[in-house]
Amino acid sequence: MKQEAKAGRKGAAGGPATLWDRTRQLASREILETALRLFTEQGYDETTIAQIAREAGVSQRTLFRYFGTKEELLGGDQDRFGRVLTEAVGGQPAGTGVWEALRAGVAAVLALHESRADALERFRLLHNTASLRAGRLEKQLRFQEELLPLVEERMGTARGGADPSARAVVATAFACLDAATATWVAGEGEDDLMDLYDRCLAAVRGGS
Amino acid sequence: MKQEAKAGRKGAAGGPATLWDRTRQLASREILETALRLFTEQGYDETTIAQIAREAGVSQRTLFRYFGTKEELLGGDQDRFGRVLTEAVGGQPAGTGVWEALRAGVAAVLALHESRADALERFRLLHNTASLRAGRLEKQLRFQEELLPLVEERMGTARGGADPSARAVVATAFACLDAATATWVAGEGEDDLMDLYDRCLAAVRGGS
DNA sequence: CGACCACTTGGCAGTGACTGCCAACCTGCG
DNA sequence: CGCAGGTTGGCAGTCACTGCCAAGTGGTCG
Repeated sequence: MKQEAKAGRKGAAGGPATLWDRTRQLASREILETALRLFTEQGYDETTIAQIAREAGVSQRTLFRYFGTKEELLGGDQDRFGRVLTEAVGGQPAGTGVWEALRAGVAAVLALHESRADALERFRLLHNTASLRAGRLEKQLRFQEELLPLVEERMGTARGGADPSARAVVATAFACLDAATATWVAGEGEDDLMDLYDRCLAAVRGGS
Repeated sequence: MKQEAKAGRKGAAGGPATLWDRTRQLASREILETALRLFTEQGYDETTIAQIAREAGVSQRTLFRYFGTKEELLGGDQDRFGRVLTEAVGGQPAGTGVWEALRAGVAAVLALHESRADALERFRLLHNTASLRAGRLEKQLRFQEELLPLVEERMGTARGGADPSARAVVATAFACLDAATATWVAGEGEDDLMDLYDRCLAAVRGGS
């Protein structure tokens, strides 16, 4: 394999060099859209990989080469989220407080969603399907792990020592994001997600 | 089925009435111990149900009748945790603040563990095995959902309306518990878990 | 242009968790 | 003893996922 990752998406910049890449991207998009359609139509658990592959016009084997797991068909590009998150948090000026920095990270990630409707669709699936919730939380844990050193540095605590402060702060940020999205989904996406996040943090850190 | 749950454990009170119940309990314990042993010996993912069943002297089919999933072999009695948690939180006097009430719940659950060594063993597995972390988090989510009405009542916020405060508070409590256990496991269980939990909360709600 | 190579694809068999079904079995009770 | 009612084990089947191997197809070099 010459190129690192197998299903390399080149980003928006420049034209895809080779025909292969273009074909790959096309197939990838086709699979992704088919999957999301079937998921919303009949539910995640009720949709089999075989069905997605059939309707997308590829073999199961190929589908698994593009997306390693069934979850990835919904999660989109989880690596990208992680990258954006850590970059946003790490990119805050040194004087910024931890909470502000984390807030910036949350905002950056939320800004990634294509449209409000699309995000609502995905979040609804994510929150209503038990098997998916677990996977999502696992990703969050990985993100927390990535963020931990950044936050520790910003807080001036020991580097992975016995001080749980940094970990607690990061985990709380994610917990609030979770609570916010849950409320957001329950309210059919009427409120502003960032607003809800702020209210969550206020409820935790502000009053009694 | 006469008795509600299939693998009913009668609690500590009274002698097991029938021979069947006694046999069931014995088999259950045997399976549980075999599983935990194999998990710690060779890892969770590397241990197959077939192996556990073989070494415990039951068929796979029977094993699945006692414990619906592989995870349940490690989680012990997750329903019990939930019950204890909600009871402890709900049982706090009316004047108690939310955070105190939640703290009491956490304390009650932590008190359930047989021994420090046993808990450390389980937590270590839980934290080091990706497939298990996800499942554990899912359980936490269920607990959060159970706790939510109690906390809403205590906070005097609307009952599942658009106010994310209660959700945020509950989620934060679990986030802190998570951070605390992570630190606890990393430190080989030297610190006191409840201490760590308090420090987590302090870090979140106290300083900047 | 044609051959060669890199890469991709599809099918097939296999693993591992988990479920439904059915026949054999055992316990508790009359 | 004999009859339920509950239990067990085996078997086949589903579903996500993986390795392996035989094609096919695009890109490139002589």
